[in-house]
Amino acid sequence: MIQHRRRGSKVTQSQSGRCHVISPHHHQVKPCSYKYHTHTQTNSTHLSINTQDKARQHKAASTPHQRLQTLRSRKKERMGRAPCCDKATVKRGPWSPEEDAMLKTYIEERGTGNNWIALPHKIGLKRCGKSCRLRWLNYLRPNIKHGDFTPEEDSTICKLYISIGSRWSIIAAQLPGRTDNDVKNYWNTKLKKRLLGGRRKDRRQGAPASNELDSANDGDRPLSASAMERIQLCMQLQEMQNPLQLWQPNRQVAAAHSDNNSNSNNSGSFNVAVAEQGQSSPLNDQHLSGHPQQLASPPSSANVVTIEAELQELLYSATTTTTDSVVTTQQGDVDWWSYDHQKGKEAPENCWDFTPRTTSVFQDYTSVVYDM
DNA sequence: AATAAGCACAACCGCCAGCTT
DNA sequence: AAAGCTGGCGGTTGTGCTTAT
Repeated sequence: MIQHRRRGSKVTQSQSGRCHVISPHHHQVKPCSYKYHTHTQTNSTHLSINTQDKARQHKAASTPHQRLQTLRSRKKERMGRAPCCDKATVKRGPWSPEEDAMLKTYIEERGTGNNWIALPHKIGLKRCGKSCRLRWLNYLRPNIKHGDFTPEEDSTICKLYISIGSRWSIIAAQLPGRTDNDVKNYWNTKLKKRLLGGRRKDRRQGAPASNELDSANDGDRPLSASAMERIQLCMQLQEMQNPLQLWQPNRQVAAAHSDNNSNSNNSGSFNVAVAEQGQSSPLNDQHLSGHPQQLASPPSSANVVTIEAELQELLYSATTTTTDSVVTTQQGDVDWWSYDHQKGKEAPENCWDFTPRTTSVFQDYTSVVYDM
């Protein structure tokens, strides 16, 4: 079965049910993470999922929140979903300078009219409204910063990611001029590799490697890649604090959650709980209240200091304790990762020692609860 | 020099929440 | 209450460019 997907890509489904994308660029077949129905749905009509699967899906949704989401999902399937635009007539791909100028000029003169969908028609652009919005927000909007991230921005991104996860819009809101897309790309292409890759060598000495972590989690409750990354980061911090207690429960947090997690199963899986209750956080509480079932108690200030120090050590040691994975700065990057205490200097404002305005956010740090 | 592999980033996608009809 | 629409979000892909072999 072959269905055409965007920009000439072809999607196939193997006998195992796994999808593959035949890239027109690389001319390679590679595994595809798309859910199969997204490949085959046409005109917003989802492939029917059989009733037993739905019942299983609903039963598997253990929490009331998950069950609610399942029900909403099914409702959507019944309703269908109208496309936001006619994809046959809408132009896609990179924006031309002329299109940019048209969009920018119109919005600067008349605003968006609070209706992105109607905007391209008003302007005369053959673009999807969503595409116009994205182009404006990520590129054309005034005061957008492009190019290298400053060390302080790096610091803020890392801390917030460990604290609240992949909520890029919230993280970007703390970085004036940066867009969530920029921050997301920067994390995925640079920061993540620096943090997660910097200490990989240490794991060879008894600690589970990242792929072992993945395989150890092949149970019934898959974790998102984001959650896994955060677990890895926390594990690395734990490992540094006490290498012999790797994979041991965070007793303090686990105790705090013993009541809340009483309904969890004993199948060897573990839960990730995110503390998001900072009192003085500049973040919008509305944004942080999305997963009430995952809330955890805020850590003590002593723990915050410890974690922050360990994070700093993690980053610095990544450049000093490894030999074959030394972090090298690329052309145009600021060489702050290799800032060295041996130089006998105080940490600059843009270093981890510096406490930015997001300190209170960092207090909502991630805690990992192992329910094994 | 040719090719493969990796990187960076703009753009696209589906999902979801909130609002309106 | 149901149906439909829109904006916002995070995950993922496509593709040009660079680097490695």
